[in-house]
Amino acid sequence: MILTGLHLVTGNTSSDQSIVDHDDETSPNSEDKREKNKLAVAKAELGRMINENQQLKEVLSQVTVKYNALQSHFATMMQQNQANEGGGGGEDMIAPRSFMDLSSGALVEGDENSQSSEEGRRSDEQSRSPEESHEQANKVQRLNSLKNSASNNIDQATEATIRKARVSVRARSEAPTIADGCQWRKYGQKMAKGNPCPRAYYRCTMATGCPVRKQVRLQRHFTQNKYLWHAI
DNA sequence: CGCATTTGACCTGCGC
DNA sequence: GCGCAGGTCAAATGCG
Repeated sequence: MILTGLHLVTGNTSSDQSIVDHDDETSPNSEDKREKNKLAVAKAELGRMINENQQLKEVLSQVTVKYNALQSHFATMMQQNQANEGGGGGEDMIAPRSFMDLSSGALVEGDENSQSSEEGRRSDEQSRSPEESHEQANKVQRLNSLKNSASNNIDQATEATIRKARVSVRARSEAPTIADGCQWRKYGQKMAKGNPCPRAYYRCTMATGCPVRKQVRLQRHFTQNKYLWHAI
C-alpha cells in the first residue's frame, strides 16, 4: 500500500499512554477503570479537536484579512488604471485571475465556454476509434472546434479571463512514489458519499500505457498548521 | 521548464 | 428517463 501523505501522527500519545499504562487488568474494577480511560481518551481527543478548530479559525481569519487587503489594493490599481487609460498604456491591463468576478458575467460566459468544449468533446467521442492515431487526430479536431466556437462569441483576451479561478495547494508527500514494486502517479481524488475520508486514484507509470490502477482511502490529519493526507 | 499534484467538470453505470 | 455516485480527464498550479 502506498503512503500518499505523511507519517501518521498518533498525537497525544504521551497523555494517552499515561492513561493506558495505569490500566490495571487484575483489579475487580478494571471494567470501570477501562470505561474511565475511554472517557479520558475521548476528552483528550475532544480537546485536541477544539485546539485544531481554533487553529483553523485563526488561519481563516488571516486569509480573509489578506484577501480583503489585496482586493482593496486591486480596486485602487484599477481606478488608477482607468484614470491613466487616456495615455493608452495597456501594460497594466493584466488583471489578476484571483479577482475575477465569478458571480456574474464571468460565470455565465464560462458556462458558454464549457458548453462549446463539451460539444467538441461529444463530436470527438462520436468519431473515436481504437487506434491512437485517430485519438491524436481527434485531439486536433477538438482543439480546432474549441478555437472556432470561442472565436464566434469571444476574443482570446476574454477567453483568458472567463476561466474559473482554480485554487490548488499542493501537499507534498514524504512517502516514496515507488512502493510495492510499482511507480504510482495520482490522477484523481474524490470525496466519498457519507465519508469524510476521500479516495485517491493512482495509475502505474512504470511502463507507458500500463493499465494498472489502484485506489487508496485517505485519512486527514492536521499538523504544522496544515492538513495532510495519508493512506489508511 | 518539466513534471507531479490538485480539483472542477465530465462521463458512465446503476438503482429507482 | 432521472438522479446519484464513482471514476476519469485535463487545465491550472506549484515545486525542484
